[in-house]
Amino acid sequence: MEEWTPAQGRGDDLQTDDMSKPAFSRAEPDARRQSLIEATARVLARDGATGASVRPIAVEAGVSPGLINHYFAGIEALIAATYSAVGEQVSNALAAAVAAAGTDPRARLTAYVTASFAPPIADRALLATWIAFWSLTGKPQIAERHDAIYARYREDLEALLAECGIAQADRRLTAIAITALVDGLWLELCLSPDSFTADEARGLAERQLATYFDRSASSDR
Amino acid sequence: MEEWTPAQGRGDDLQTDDMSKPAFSRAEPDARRQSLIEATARVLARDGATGASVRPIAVEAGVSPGLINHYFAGIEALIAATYSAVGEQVSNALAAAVAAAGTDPRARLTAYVTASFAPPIADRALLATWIAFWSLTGKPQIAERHDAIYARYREDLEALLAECGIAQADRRLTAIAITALVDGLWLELCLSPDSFTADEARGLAERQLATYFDRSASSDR
DNA sequence: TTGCTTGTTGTACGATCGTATAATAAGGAA
DNA sequence: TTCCTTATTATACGATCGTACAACAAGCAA
Repeated sequence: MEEWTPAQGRGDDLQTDDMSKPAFSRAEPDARRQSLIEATARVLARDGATGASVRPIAVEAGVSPGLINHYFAGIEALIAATYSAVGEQVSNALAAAVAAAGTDPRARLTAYVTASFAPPIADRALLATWIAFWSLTGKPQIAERHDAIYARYREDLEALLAECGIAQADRRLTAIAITALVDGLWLELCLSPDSFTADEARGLAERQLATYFDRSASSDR
Repeated sequence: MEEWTPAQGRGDDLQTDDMSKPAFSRAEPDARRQSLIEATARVLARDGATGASVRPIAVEAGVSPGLINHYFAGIEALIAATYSAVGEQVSNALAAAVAAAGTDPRARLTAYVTASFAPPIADRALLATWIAFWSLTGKPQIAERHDAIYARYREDLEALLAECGIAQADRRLTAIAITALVDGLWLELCLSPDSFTADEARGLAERQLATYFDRSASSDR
């Protein structure tokens, strides 16, 4: 079933210096998996969804193409794992921005939306990564991860809203609205950065937040 | 340069009935181009970005693969043309919803956002189409079309805001905010329809619109 | 009818895709 | 040291990608 050429030693034309150096090194399974995920994220950011195939990822990770199938069930499983990893990374970046804002609830909420329009979150490369994931949400396995990641975002946001004194009954929909506005601004800001600035996006989000707190006259609607 | 097999007649095993029926028919160039664009839109909606390749599109259009390169500079040009076509289609659907709402400016604005969360606009297949375009915005040719389409959306929306009496100085940013919120809700609604309903999305958008009109106490922000 | 133009087809081609697998060698166990 | 496990490599394979182009034929002009 297989044609196997004479084997030819490997590395006999490049790297002719000597044979004392190991040709490759084994890695801790978890570490190797992690480095493959990171390489995938870099390739997705650099080349987008269409460029994230087995061979370029293997080159980026400095391993042979076959190794990917040794650690993951297939390229799709690797991309799914990368989805979760990047999603968590974004969550952590937002959490760090909130933590850096101190203890005032309102300031923490502002920090959350502000961080969404600054690097490393508002970044063309990160958008490319996200689009690659979205283009796979037809597969249930990927759709599941999306739901989990977004549920986490909304949970975090609901917690911030709770700190600010938003009634529990309003938190869910308020979080959905804020997430939608921020995502919509973020998306368009990444897609065509010339149509408005990050500062304008921040201002718009902030103004919307304000309507949830200064509602002295909007109770009739 | 080319290996050309004996030619073999074509259609000698299938379609053996007789030879009186034309094997294909010529089409008006514009009509053919249009049908290729429509076939591309259908394939994008059905199979997403990864499935929109030359052969499936040709099958969907009922022509041979080679014909695509006869009418378009390449598959990418065809997809770009489809982007413009779908974008205009959405614009028209929104305009129709606005027109159907009558003459009251406020009702027309509501109709605009309401239509965004109903078929045929809020549709998983249309999202797949859009994602396919977004994944190509690295190419300047596609990015241009995106900018043109979104500028058109915002123009339309600004016109509706003008009817409602929003000051000219506020229209641009208000249109950006509404577009972002609607797009964000639309996106998440298509990606995971279980996290909230179309009715809830409508309600959230409507509530945001209200803040632009009932602003008796928010002038200090 | 005959001839011509050109829309259309069918296929070749090289590149690249994801996956499978035999051979190789790293590195700890004995 | 020697052996053994298995991580890793290097390829083969079939499918599919976008494009190129020679042959065919539809439909109009004459």
